[in-house]
Amino acid sequence: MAWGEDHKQRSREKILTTAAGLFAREGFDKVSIDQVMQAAGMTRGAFYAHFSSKADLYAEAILYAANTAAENYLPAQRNTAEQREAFIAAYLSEEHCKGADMPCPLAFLVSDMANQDQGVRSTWSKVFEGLVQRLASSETQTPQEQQAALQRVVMMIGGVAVARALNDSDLASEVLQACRAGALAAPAGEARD
Amino acid sequence: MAWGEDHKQRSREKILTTAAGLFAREGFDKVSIDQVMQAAGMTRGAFYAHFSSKADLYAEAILYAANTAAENYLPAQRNTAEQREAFIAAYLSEEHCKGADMPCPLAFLVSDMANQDQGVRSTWSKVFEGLVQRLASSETQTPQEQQAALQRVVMMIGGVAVARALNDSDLASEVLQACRAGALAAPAGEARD
DNA sequence: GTCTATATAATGATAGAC
DNA sequence: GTCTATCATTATATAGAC
Repeated sequence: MAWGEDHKQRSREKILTTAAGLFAREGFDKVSIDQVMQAAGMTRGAFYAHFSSKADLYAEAILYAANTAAENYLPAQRNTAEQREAFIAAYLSEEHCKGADMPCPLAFLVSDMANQDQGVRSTWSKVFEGLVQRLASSETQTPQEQQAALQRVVMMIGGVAVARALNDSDLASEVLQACRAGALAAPAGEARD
Repeated sequence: MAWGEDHKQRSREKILTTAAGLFAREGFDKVSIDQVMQAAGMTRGAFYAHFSSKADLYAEAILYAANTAAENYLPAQRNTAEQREAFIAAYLSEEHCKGADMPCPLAFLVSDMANQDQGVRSTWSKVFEGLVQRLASSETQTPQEQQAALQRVVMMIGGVAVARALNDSDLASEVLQACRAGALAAPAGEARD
């Protein structure tokens, strides 16, 4: 069964990469199973040999995109400050916003999560926590460092999401630039709250 | 025709308030025209006497929500620093995230904009620019002030969007708290970029 | 202006041949 | 495991009575 298993695995990954890109760029509801399968070079009927439902595919695709993309761009542990800064700049770039390769589901799908089922949302949340951890400077952090990490990640996700939403591309560039500056700056000190 | 005109206007506003809430909370695709009209106390057939399409309603509802909500909470001009800070704290509150009243379409619908038609996107963009202007301290601003205003608004929109997406309510509260601190803090100085 | 009824099209999911 | 064919549901939008 070696060949058969390998074939199934290939099909599954083809579906996942295709779905990850389509969902991120167009959103969950705008993309049909038919559309995913055709883009993956198969027909609708083959879908349910790999996934139990569309929502199941959604969760798996988010995880797949996060794993492949993030692992490639930034080591999970012991990454350097330079690596983190390069990652932030790349994340808040116009290329990432265009979404050609495999966009980050955190930014591209934020406001699509609120009404998804628990499986999808918990996957998204796990990916979010992973990014916060990855961008934190050290393993053990102070509350201030944790707060600064959250602010940075929100500015990254929010910046890309807003830039994508805007109709005015000049303003979108300005937003990206401002967020790069904000996310790369030294964490804001004790703030009023 | 005074009574007739007034009646039509009432129906239109009832549809708009209902739609603004439903779209924000559940997203454009998840809400049907039938659902909006039933919640507004009418049937599907009456819809097209007021709006030309579902996308048309979407754009109008976003504008309506922004106008009514923002005008009530924060004066467009000559607002004080205290008013702005209260607005930011209310925006990044758990109550706003729950979305009971009339949630802000900027945060609740960010990543839903990218694939909408130009009318909807340009309405959203106008509302965004309005909020940036409103939160800017003065009429004439330096580039640094403009950058700080953009960072603040991104942190507000991103913070609410992320908090809503998260499955873990404790982490969501932590995100909101961090963003309140970040958005209320003095603008970060000249940052590397 | 609002109603009921309907045309038309798409979707998610299943059944059965190969 | 992938295909074609189909079911059941739901949606936008329109037509015509009142």
